[in-house]
Amino acid sequence: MELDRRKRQVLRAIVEDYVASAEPIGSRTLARTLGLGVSSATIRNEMADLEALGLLDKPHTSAGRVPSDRGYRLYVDELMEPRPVEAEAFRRMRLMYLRRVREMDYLVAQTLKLLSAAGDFLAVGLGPGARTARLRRLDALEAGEGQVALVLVTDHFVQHRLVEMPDGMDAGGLQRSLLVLSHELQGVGLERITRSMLESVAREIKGRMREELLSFLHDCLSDSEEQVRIVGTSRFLAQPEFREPERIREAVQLIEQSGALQELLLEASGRGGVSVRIGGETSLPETRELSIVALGIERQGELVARFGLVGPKRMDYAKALALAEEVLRGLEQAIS
Amino acid sequence: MELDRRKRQVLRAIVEDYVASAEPIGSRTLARTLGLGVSSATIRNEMADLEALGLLDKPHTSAGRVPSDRGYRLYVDELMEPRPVEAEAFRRMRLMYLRRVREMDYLVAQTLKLLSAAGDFLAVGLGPGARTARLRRLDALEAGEGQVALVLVTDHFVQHRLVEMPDGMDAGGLQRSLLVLSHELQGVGLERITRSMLESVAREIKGRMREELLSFLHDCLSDSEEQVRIVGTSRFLAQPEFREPERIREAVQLIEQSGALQELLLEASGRGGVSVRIGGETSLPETRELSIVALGIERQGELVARFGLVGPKRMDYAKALALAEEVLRGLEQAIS
DNA sequence: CGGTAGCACTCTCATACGATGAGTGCTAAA
DNA sequence: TTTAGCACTCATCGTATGAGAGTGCTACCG
Repeated sequence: MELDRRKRQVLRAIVEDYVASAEPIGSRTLARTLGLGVSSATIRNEMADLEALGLLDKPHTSAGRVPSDRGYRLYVDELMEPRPVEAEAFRRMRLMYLRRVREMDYLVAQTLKLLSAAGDFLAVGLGPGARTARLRRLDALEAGEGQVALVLVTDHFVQHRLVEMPDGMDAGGLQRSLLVLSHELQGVGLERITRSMLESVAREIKGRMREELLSFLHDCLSDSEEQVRIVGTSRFLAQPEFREPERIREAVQLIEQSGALQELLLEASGRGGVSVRIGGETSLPETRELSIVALGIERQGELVARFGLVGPKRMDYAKALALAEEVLRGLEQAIS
Repeated sequence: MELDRRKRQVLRAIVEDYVASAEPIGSRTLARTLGLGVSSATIRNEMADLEALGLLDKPHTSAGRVPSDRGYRLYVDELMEPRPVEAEAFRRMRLMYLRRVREMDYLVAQTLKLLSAAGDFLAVGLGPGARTARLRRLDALEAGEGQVALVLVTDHFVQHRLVEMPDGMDAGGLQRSLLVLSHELQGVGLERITRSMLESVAREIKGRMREELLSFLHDCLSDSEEQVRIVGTSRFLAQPEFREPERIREAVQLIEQSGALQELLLEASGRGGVSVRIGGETSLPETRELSIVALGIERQGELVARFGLVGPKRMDYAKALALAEEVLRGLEQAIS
C-alpha cells in the first residue's frame, strides 16, 4: 500500500523530531511545527493510520508516538534527504587517503578516529586479519645485545615480536632460514599455512627460539584474526538512551566484550558497499535496540576492512550514511 | 598517639566488612560479628574515638561508619594481613615470565590480561615509549608488488609501517640509506633524536617516500610516547560505587580520555617498586574517589613499564598488593 | 467525506507525607 | 569502664494526589 503525501510528511517529521529530541512526538506539537494548516486532530488520525501500518509505536497510551523499526526503514529508504559530509571532516579524510600508507591496521585506526570525531556514533572497525592476507616476507632482524626482531609482512599488515636470543645462537642463520621459508611461502594466503608447514620449516631452528618462533607465527595466524577496534565510547554513552544505569551497564559490557559488536559488524558489512541495519533487523538479540551503518572495503573482490557507525535506533542516519559513503570512496580509491 | 589493641581490631573489622559489603557498618552488627564479649554501646564509643582521630567517616548522622582515607592508609600500612596470589593466577604469571619475549608492549598487554582477570580492578599499564628506548635498527623490508615495510627496532619495542613505493623507486637504495642511518644512531636514546637529524638523513630519499618516512619516524618518536592501556572496564564499573548514572558517566569519561588515569599511574608508580595511593592522597581531583596500587618495573635504573590496579577506595588492597608484588618480581627477573 | 472542536479518559511524573528502621549520642546506673 | 535505655536523626519506601501531556472518540461543519 502506498502512503499519501501527507502521511509521508508526518512520518518524516516524526522521525526527524524524534532523532533531534529523543522525546516521543505528540500530535499537538507536530501540528504546530509541521505548518500545514491542519489541526492536531487531523494529525492524530494520520498517526493512528501510520501506527496501524506498523510504522509508529506508542511507548504507552498517553505518550506521543515514536518510529518503529519499519518506520525508520521507510525513512531511510525513501524519505530521508541525503546530505554531504561536513567540510572539515571531508577535508581530513581526503588528506589521509592521499597518503601512501598501505597498512590496513593503521588506516583502520586513523579512519575510526575521524569517524568518531564526526558524530555521536560508536565507530567500530575491523582490519583484514589473517583471512585475506598473503605472506610477503618473514625475517629476523638482528638488533644487538642478543636480541632479534621477528617480523612477518603480508600485503596489508605487519606483525613483529622482539625476542632474546638464546646464548650461542646465530642470528644470521636464523635469518637465512626464515628467508628461505619466506621465499617458499611467498604469496600464500595466511589461512592456508598450516601448523605442519611451519614446523617443518622451523625444524632446523633449535631450543627455546623454536618455541618462540612457533608461538609468534601461531599468533600471527590466529590471534591477529580480526580483533574489532572500537572508538567513541563516551559520546555514544552520553546519549539519552543510556540514561538508566542498567542500560549503561549493558552497553559497556557489549563494548568491552566486543564479540556481539563484531558479529553485528560482520553481518551488516556483509558483501561490501554501504548498508544499514535497524534495530531488530539483525539476528543478534544484544543489539536489538541499536542500529548500524556499515561498510565493507573491497580490494580485488575481497573484503579487506569493515567499518560500522553504531548508535541507538534514533541515530542520525543521513550523517552516518554520508560519512560511510565518503570512507568507502576514499579508501577503495586509496588502496586500489 | 597509639591505638590500643581493641581500637585496631575495630578499625580493621570496619575496613574489611566495608570492603566486602559496600554498606556502612553499624555498631550493632559489628558488636555481633566481632565476637568480643562487648556490647554495641562500647563499640559506639570506640567508633566515636576513631572518628575523632580522623580514621572513620559518617556518610550522614544515622548511617554506620565508613573508613576515611587515613583509615584505609592505617589499615594498609599496619593492620592488613598479607595474602599470597591465588594459585591459578600465580601459575599463569610464572609461565608467561619464563618466556623469552623482550617486547614490552607485548609483555604489558599480556600482564594486563592476567591482572584484570584476577579481580574487579581496572588494570592500567604503560610501556616504555620513546622516553627510555634506544634505537637498535632502522630498516626497509621489500615486500613485493611495490610495497615496502619500514621497521624501527629499539631495545624494547618495534614499530612498523607498510608503505607503497612510488613508481621507479629502488627498495634496495632505500634500505641502504636506512641501514647507514641505523648504524650512525645505533644505541642513541629515541628522545635525543631530533627532527633535523632525521631530515638530514632522509635527504637522499626523494618525493612522497620521504614524506612518509618522516611521518613514520615522527610517529615513532612522539605518538608511541606512552599510550596507557586499560583493561577490565566492565568489571570495574559493575561495582556498587558506580550505581548512580552520574558516577558511571564520570568513570567512563575518565577511562576513555585516559589522560587522568595516565597521570595517576605516572604519579603513583613514581620511583619503581610497589606503592599505594588512596583517594585524596593523589593530587588529581578526578581520581579522588579512587585508589591505585601501582608498580614500576626497573631495568638498569630506568623505568621501562608501569602498571596500576585501580579500584574504588573500597578495594581489596591485600589482593592487589599481592598481584603487584608478583608482577614486579616476575617481570624484573624476566627482563634482567 | 475529509477536517475540526470538544471532551472524557489514560498514563507518567513530580511532590508531599507518613511510617519504618537503622543507627547515633548521651545519660545514668552497674 | 561498660552497659542499658532512650530520644533523636536521617534515608528509604510506599502511597496518595495533582498537574500535564496526549489519545481516541463522537458529533458537527463546509
